[in-house]
Amino acid sequence: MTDVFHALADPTRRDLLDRLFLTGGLTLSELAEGAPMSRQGVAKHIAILEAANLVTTEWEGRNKRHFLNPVPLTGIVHRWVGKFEDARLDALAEFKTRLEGQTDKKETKRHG
Amino acid sequence: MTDVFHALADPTRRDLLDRLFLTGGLTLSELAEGAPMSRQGVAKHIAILEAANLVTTEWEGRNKRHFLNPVPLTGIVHRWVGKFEDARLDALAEFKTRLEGQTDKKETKRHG
DNA sequence: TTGACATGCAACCAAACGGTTGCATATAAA
DNA sequence: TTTATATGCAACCGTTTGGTTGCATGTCAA
Repeated sequence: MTDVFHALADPTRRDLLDRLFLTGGLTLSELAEGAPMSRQGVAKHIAILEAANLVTTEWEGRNKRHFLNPVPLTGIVHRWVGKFEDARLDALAEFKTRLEGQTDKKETKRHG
Repeated sequence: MTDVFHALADPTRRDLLDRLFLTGGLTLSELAEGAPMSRQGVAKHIAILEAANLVTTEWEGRNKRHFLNPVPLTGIVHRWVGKFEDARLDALAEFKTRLEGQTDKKETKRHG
């Protein structure tokens, strides 16, 4: 769970996932060509995506082909988003109630 | 987007969201009581959650009340999970195909 | 066998993270 | 007004992150 969120928290890694979403089976070198960093830099990002199980690899001779694995994302939905989604409408209602009550509250100076 | 994922990538912050999910309106001090770190430590985490718009705050005198805001999570679903979810069945089919073809491929030693 | 290519591993570095402590300020209560 | 409470701000510190470079190893092609 932490691994998945952490993997997704970097725009470079999200770009890599996007590219693998469009074109499955790219090699490390191919991924490194389009990236604004060295091949080793890309390799580190790929390792993180692999650790989060967001990328699956397959060896083909000396080429390592990469594929997007969207399964961990569904885990996020069911464990996190769905849970809060249920509370979303309630939260909106509660939020609206708070906003409406705001005019009755005292307005005071704040720290900074 | 980066902010949301980064905010969710820390178990302490996910715990804080869980607590605010169960009990809305907790103050910083109340959140700090149940946490295994100093109040200032919690304050830093809260600041990150606020920056990601996952937590909304409301001043009430000297008390700062905190509320969960699940809206950014739905953004994740629609921009990320939903997009890949569409491809999930296709990906599974493709993955199965690759696995089936695997027996025909040569097995070679790897680097490390 | 030799050379080119794809990848892995390790060391190094600046910057960011996650936490602490100390102190300042705003509000509430006595 | 004085005192206690709730929060904010800033400096500091060890570890992790995100990137680099250099070199070693495995595989394909002449």
